[in-house]
Amino acid sequence: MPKLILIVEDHPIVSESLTRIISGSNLEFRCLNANNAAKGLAYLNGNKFDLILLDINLPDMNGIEFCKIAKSRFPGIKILAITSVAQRHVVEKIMEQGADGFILKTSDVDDILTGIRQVLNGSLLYLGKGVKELMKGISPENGETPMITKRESEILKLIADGLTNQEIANLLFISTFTVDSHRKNLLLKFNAKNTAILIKTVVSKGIIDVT
Amino acid sequence: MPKLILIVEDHPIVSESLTRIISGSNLEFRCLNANNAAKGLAYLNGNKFDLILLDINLPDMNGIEFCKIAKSRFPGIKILAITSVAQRHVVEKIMEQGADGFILKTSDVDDILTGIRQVLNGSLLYLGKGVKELMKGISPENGETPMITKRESEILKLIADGLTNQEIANLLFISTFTVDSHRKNLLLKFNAKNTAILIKTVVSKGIIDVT
DNA sequence: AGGAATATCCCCTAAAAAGGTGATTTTTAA
DNA sequence: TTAAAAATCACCTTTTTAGGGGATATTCCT
Repeated sequence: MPKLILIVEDHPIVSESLTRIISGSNLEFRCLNANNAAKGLAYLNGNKFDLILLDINLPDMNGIEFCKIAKSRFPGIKILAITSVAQRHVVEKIMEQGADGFILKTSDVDDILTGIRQVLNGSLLYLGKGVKELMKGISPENGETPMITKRESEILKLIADGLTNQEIANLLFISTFTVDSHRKNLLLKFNAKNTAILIKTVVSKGIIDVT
Repeated sequence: MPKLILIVEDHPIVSESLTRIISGSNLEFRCLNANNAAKGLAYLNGNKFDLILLDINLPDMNGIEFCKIAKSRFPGIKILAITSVAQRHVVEKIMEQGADGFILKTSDVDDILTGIRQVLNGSLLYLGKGVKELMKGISPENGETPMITKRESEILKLIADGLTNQEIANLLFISTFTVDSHRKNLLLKFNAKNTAILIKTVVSKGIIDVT
């Protein structure tokens, strides 16, 4: 009996290719494609899948969110995340949400099939070529992300949007002193000496959305 | 006699898929793959290709550069650019370099084959689904990336690294006034009212590295 | 050779951010 | 129910950035 795989991927070329690679070789797997998160969730309710091949960059939802939802609704399902560029924090984030593996779109056919089989066989965590290297201790102090509070996060986003302390204060009905305090705390927590590098850091870590 | 197509694309999944789509259907086309620009140029010297399917994001060279070189060496060759995200300025740039068409990786199989045939048949300019809409003035201020000079780019990176005008001036042996001028031009070009949103913008557009 | 683009430099003012030091209230969680 | 964490507010100084106005070299391309 073939394993059922749901491919959640918005790029037809990629999903097309994955389907061929996976179901083309033999009768081991069968695929269904969803080109966005909404369809993906709908398909999950209708069929019993063994594994989800999940693209991180979806048009309507973050792949990390999708992973969280899928795992909560179907705890038994395996999720193999796939993305074009490997960023340490993305890998960490999706693993926190219970993904079982992570491979790159730059992976070759063997790596993909190996990944799928490993994950289905219960391998605790499969990291495709390139990902292992990424995760293997590249400057631990570099990758660490400080804890920031909800309010700090809120203000951080507004700073990144180009608002001044005064404008933020008006928007949130608080004093500029308060905004300034939060701003200073952010600089301190991220060890940033000014706004420029603070924003570069948080954008590159994916802490704020850049939509 | 089948038309010879060179696929210059670093992601195996994509090139693999394109090869299947193009050469799989019938004997109309034959494909060769190059996973970087250097190999691509080498292949061009060895064989007589009818068309290049060119990815914009290559590891060793900008697709726009590649297009320029290929067209100058082989004026008769057709070039169909392909990329995952459509950015207005990228489309404009590559068209300036003589590309014959532009499609998205999100295109479906039909769109890709149509594009290839149209371009080979001498269609002046083929724009795949999604690209037409993009070029048809949908939010021109949103997606467009301004032209910045080498010096501006250099200074932009230093700003993003947290250096002040004074520090940059010292580093580059120029006056702070000069740095300030460049900085102001950057703000102007990116339509950014301050450094925070400037950095967010350039990081999210991939204009500066976040390694 | 000559014009355009780029890079360079200068000055002024006002606004904003950064650095320091401290305090009080409110919320959260043990 | 309290102690800790978070959010709030306050003031002062200095540095940096932003906005406005220029000007002169230098490099690039035709």
